[in-house]
Amino acid sequence: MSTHAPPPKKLRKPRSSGAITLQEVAKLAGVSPITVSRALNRPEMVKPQKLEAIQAAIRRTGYVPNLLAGGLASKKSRLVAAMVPIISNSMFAEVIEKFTDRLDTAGYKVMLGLSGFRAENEDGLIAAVLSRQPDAIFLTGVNHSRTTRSRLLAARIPVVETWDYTPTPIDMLVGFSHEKVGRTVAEYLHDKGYRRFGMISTEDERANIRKSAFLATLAERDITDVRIATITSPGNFKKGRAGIIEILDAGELPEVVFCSSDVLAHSVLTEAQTRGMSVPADLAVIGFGDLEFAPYTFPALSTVHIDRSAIGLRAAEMVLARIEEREIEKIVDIGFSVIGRGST
Amino acid sequence: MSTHAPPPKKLRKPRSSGAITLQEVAKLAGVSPITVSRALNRPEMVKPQKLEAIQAAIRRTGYVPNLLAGGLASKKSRLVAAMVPIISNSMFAEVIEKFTDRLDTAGYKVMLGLSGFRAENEDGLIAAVLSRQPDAIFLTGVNHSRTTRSRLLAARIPVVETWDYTPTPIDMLVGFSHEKVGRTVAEYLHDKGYRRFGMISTEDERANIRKSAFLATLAERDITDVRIATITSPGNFKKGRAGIIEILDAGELPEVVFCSSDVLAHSVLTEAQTRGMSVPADLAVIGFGDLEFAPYTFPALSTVHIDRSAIGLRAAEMVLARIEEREIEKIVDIGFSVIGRGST
DNA sequence: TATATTCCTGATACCGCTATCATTCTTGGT
DNA sequence: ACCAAGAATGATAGCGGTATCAGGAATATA
Repeated sequence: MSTHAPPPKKLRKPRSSGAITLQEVAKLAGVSPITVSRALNRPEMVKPQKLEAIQAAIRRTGYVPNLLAGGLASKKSRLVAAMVPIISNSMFAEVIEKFTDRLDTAGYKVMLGLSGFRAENEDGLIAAVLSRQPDAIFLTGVNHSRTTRSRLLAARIPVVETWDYTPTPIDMLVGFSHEKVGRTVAEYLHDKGYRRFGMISTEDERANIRKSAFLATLAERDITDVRIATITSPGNFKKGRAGIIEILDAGELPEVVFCSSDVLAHSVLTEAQTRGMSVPADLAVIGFGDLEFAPYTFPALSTVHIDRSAIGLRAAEMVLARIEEREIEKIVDIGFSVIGRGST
Repeated sequence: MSTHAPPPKKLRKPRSSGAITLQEVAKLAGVSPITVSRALNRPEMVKPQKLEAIQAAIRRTGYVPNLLAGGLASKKSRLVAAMVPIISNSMFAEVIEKFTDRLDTAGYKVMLGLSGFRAENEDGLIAAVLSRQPDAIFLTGVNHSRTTRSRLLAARIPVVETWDYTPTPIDMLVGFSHEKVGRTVAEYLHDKGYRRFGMISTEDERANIRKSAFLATLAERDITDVRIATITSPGNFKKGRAGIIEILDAGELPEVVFCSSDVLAHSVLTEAQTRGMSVPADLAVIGFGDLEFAPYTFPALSTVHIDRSAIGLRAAEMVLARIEEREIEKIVDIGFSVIGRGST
């Protein structure tokens, strides 16, 4: 360092971050920037020899591409948004997990939007999410506000609605009919000979559909006095215990209780055990979801099996197919099945 | 339309997407683009009157800002990456949920990285994630490869490690000591008079630390023949049943079993019930995590309480503080507490 | 009323990468 | 050996915002 440094020339504007850029890699490899870009995105277009030089330069510099810049230029963010009510609940968590896993292998990252169980939250979230220019979006449920729908349409990206069914999705759908679930469970239990019913039901949209269908089906068979404990979403063990206690303490015990989720059903099992009631003799229970633990409770829990992994995986495949412009089935009813185990 | 349209002039390159841009909003509002930008990001800098005109233009057009472009220019992606092993498990899901919630209110979106329980996966994931230029990153655990650490350092962004403890985090940390947990549980049980111990332990890094500390502490008190059932991560109800069955069927029953998680402990409760064993008289159990259901099992589950919400929230606060360049505590030991309920 | 300050607004030039089109090499056919 | 066609590479000009600096309007100070 010389003692008399020249007065610092007040230069205009250096705005760059310190990070290595594709330009620098290009210079180092002795090619043009665009060739480096191609080496990264479509290596088959670049001669093996140059490719190698480029890769060496990348290794030497530890270059990490800037996908914000790339995304801006190419209009592909390689981000996919997923909107779910909550994830602290195996139901949705497993779906998202599979969805994320699959997209990861294709180079996409998932951006999480948690909307809670209140529809009002969705609009704002959607806007926030769309501003990140996702390449596709995953939604839970099929009821969305007019604003949400129009924003989604305007974004012109693949949209998968899940976890419910409608013949007229915004774009694509993979789910099942909650109405059919309610009906099928009612039929299953009635056919087994049960006549006095109880329900522990959360009050979110889809649980309500199951409940209505369940009640309607029973009503068709002349059963109208179902004991219902309604709890707030999300359901949990504590609320389940409270719900079954409410029902049992009201007198006139039901023979069987249909719960909005396996967690609630599990809590019924526990309450029965606490009271020394035998399941299913004194009180039968059926859940919904077929969570991992269902086959291993005592007695094993009867429930409605939903293939959550399949929903996540299928949704990811649909999204990828659309991004890659392959033809696909746009509406997939993944179905469900009633699994009778020891608790009924 | 005239019948003889002029032959379409083959113009150079229109590359824009159809979307409304800030430019158009500016024109409509009769201001310059930069003023619109300010109206969105620092509205207090813009005169109320212009602000209103701009907001009206935004409403009229349904303009949605492009955060890829904004992020590129400002070097702020408003994305935060969160790396967790899995989310189909309340332990991590609740942390992420709180983390996401808090960041959401500050305008940040969370990008999810699922690494599974194998450390090898992390490196690639980190690179993929960093290429999206996150403004901060959330990590689970404190053991990271040299590559990961150096990439993280090079990215010069806030990093919060969580769910474990070290005096020398990469940057910031909010967690607790698994070693202390193992020790404390051993002391708690031994002090209660238990002398014959069993363990059902998953084999991930942190569970192993708890296990070692648990065994070491017992060894100090001359107890060395602990029956251990080891299961793969993630633990679940099924594996828990298998684990306790393995222990019980091996003869020489332990008086108490320490499980890697509440789910495993819950499954022990169920197996005991199946066998007509009374808890805690015939077999005591203690879990880890204090999941939502723990107080409501039969008997209520003794466990180690971890304030998962606090970890998520605190991590978010730390990240925000750093982004906003506020001073903060960089290392937070959130602690834990042993909760004795009916099962011990 | 003249001048200093602060507040607002705008012009300009990028951020780092890629679409597009032009150019230069290759390769093959005759 | 010569030309056409295709393959590989490069030059150029954005993508849609915002940092930076400059200038004009509004307000305060003398």
